[in-house]
Amino acid sequence: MLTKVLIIEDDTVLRNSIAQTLELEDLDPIPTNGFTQARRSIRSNFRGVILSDIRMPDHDGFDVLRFAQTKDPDLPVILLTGHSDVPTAKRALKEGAYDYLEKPCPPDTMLETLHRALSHRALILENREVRDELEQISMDQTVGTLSERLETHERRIIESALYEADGKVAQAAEALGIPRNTLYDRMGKLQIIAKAFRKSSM
Amino acid sequence: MLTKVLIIEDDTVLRNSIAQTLELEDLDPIPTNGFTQARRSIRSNFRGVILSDIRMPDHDGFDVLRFAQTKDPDLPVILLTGHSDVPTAKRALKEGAYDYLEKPCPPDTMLETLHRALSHRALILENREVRDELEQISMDQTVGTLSERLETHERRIIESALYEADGKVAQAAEALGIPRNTLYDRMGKLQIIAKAFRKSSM
DNA sequence: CGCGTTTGCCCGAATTTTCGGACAAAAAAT
DNA sequence: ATTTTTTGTCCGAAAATTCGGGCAAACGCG
Repeated sequence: MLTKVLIIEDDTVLRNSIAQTLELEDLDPIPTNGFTQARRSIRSNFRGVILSDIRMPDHDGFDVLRFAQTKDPDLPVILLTGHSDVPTAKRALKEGAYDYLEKPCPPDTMLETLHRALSHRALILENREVRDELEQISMDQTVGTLSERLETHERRIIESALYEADGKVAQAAEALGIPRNTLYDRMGKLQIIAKAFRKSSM
Repeated sequence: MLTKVLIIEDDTVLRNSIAQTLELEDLDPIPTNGFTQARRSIRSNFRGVILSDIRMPDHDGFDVLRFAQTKDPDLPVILLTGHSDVPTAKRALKEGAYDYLEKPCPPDTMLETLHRALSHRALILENREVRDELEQISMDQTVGTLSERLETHERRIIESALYEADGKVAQAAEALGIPRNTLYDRMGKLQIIAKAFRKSSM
């Protein structure tokens, strides 16, 4: 489960109060006093969400939102807003903010919203990981000649069998349904060394 | 984008009002008057979310929540609650409800919450699809003998090349970096017929 | 209707792969 | 310390694969 919450809030008292609330819930607050300080933490694949005040002296919440979107369009940004700024916050939602919280807001409400955002973020990151993995696999299915592709696949199979067999060639050969000698032949051609797959040597 | 919203609300006026609000936002409401009527729509991989009143004469929102979780633990359930029932709703969150809305609630707020829930649901379903695909692929990497596995992989490669080449063997052979005759040899062994990959024949 | 291109298939030789047998060295068990 | 098992390598023959050449039939096009 993700836990990071990048807090952007210029009011020191409120900022620390929020941070403390989050810590009590086993979350991992990263308190910053403004855009400049927060900027370096905002990056693609950030393992958490952003909780930012909407009205700040230097840069406002929209700046944070826009910057976050350039770094990662699926990074949830929750805006903290005074009652009078609610229409502004609703506008921010249309521009891609994840949610907003009206100040002052009860800790419960804030935590509920943060948990939703964090679990949303977790899903996004999970999705990216799985998709990357899928792309990796399909990659070497579209490059090189037939024999090259088959060779990399054969290498994968043999290496995985060797890994399962703790580097024991005879055992791996049996699992693959081929004589031991044949596996040695193939390993020679593919330059696979059995020793590299001994779990003990790790 | 997902659009279905299964509405469970015994008050006919409110139910229709909600449904109308959703339709104006291009959502796809499924209005029902209670658990019994809604029950058949609640199933695994439901392409939408549930919006249920928490206090109803027959079964209450908790019944809906629990039933939904047996069908699909990641199916977002949003509970509609009167002001006095907010503590109950918060308890429901701990039991896995996605969010709650306090009646009466402005259409904007409801739509914001629904959009969050729907996008959350979309991510979950996307995730499942990709994971299924990944599992499919890794399946035939762990069964059968080495030659069997290589054969299925070779079949995949050749078939995909033939598909790309519109069933033209010579063209596919060139793409695979092997002489045309060799590809015929392999196709014979794997019992692949080129004609089956002609886009024109579809 | 010709005419050039492409397909699908067969042949045969060169090359590669498979696989059993054998054996010394290393590792494990007794 | 000795026996047993396992590893890694080499050999050689049988089997399979590769691939160029050739050829009849089908297809596509002007």
